[in-house]
Amino acid sequence: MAGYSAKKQPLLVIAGPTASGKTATAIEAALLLDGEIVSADSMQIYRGLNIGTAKPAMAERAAVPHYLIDILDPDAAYSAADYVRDANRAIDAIVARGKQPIVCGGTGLYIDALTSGLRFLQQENNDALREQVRADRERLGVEAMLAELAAADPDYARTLHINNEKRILRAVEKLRATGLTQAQLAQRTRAEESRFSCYYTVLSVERAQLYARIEQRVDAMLAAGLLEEARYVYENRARFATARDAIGYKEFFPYFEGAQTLHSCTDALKQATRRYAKRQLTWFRRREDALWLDAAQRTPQQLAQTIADGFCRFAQK
RNA sequence: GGGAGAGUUCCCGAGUGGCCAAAGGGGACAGACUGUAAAUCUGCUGGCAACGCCUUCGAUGGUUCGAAUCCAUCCUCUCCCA
Repeated sequence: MAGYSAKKQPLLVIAGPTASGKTATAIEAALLLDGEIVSADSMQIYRGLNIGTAKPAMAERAAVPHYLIDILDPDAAYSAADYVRDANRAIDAIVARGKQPIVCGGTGLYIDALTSGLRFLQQENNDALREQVRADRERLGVEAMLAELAAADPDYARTLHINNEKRILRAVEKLRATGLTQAQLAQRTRAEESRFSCYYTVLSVERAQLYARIEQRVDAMLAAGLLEEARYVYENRARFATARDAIGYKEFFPYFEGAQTLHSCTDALKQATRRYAKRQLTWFRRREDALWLDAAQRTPQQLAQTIADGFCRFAQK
């Protein structure tokens, strides 16, 4: 098998919390590696949400092709399964042109679903069933839903807290749709070995400094017109099911409603962003193959050089 | 200058003699995470050689078997009258 085995596609992953400098670093790395960038960001997929989602500027996107940015209108739904499908296609296209794919983003679930080769079962999703589960929950209560799950899949039920209604309902939905336990489902989803050989980097910045960067960035976003964008989301909040949850918009809703001052909403936004960054770090920390790089002391160019060197050595093995 | 009130653990804020290291909320920190994930949820938050001990409720000194809670003085703040 050695020497002949279908070699896995080397994939450079640049992850990290918000405001760690992923965008600039990925672009520099792409220039060094003759690469193109596949975004892994659950909110940048939406058109019209530019400032709040810190999308790469048009000039940056002109310098290096970016995929999976601006692919949907904000009223469209999207999911990890969609992402796995779209990102695989994007990578195929990049590879077909002889370029190096680089995955860059902060949505841990998307990155991990893609890189670990998850293949979600079609039958797991069923809108009619989802409605039914929701109706049952209204009628019977969450406890009953958890009990239903516990009867068929006690192991998984034990891991779900009664307050985590969203997860419980999804679990029941999956159970009814497939008749499989979570463990069985996980096994099937993971059945295929990943086609990628990942060089998984995480940009990290010391906490206090990261928080300072976040505050600065929020101020810059406001100066760039974030409020207008937020108003647009606010006015369309009924339709923008996912987009309205993005950090950077919902925090201003109380201001638009006259319930809070702009200043206090801005503070709330900074805080929400800090917490988000923290959650992202928690996510990446459990990734054992991740290579953590200190992004605070180096310019994007320097960082990209380090990453590119490491990646080249990695890919040659 | 006179009068009224307030100072509680990172913050706000309960607590008015023992069940108080002190409710509750916030923040911070830690964690979970397989089709909404920038979402959703959980834990934890004085110290320690820790089933017990030590330090804490503006400061100091008292009363009491025992105080965050009562008394005295002092300091700081708020409000009202001047």
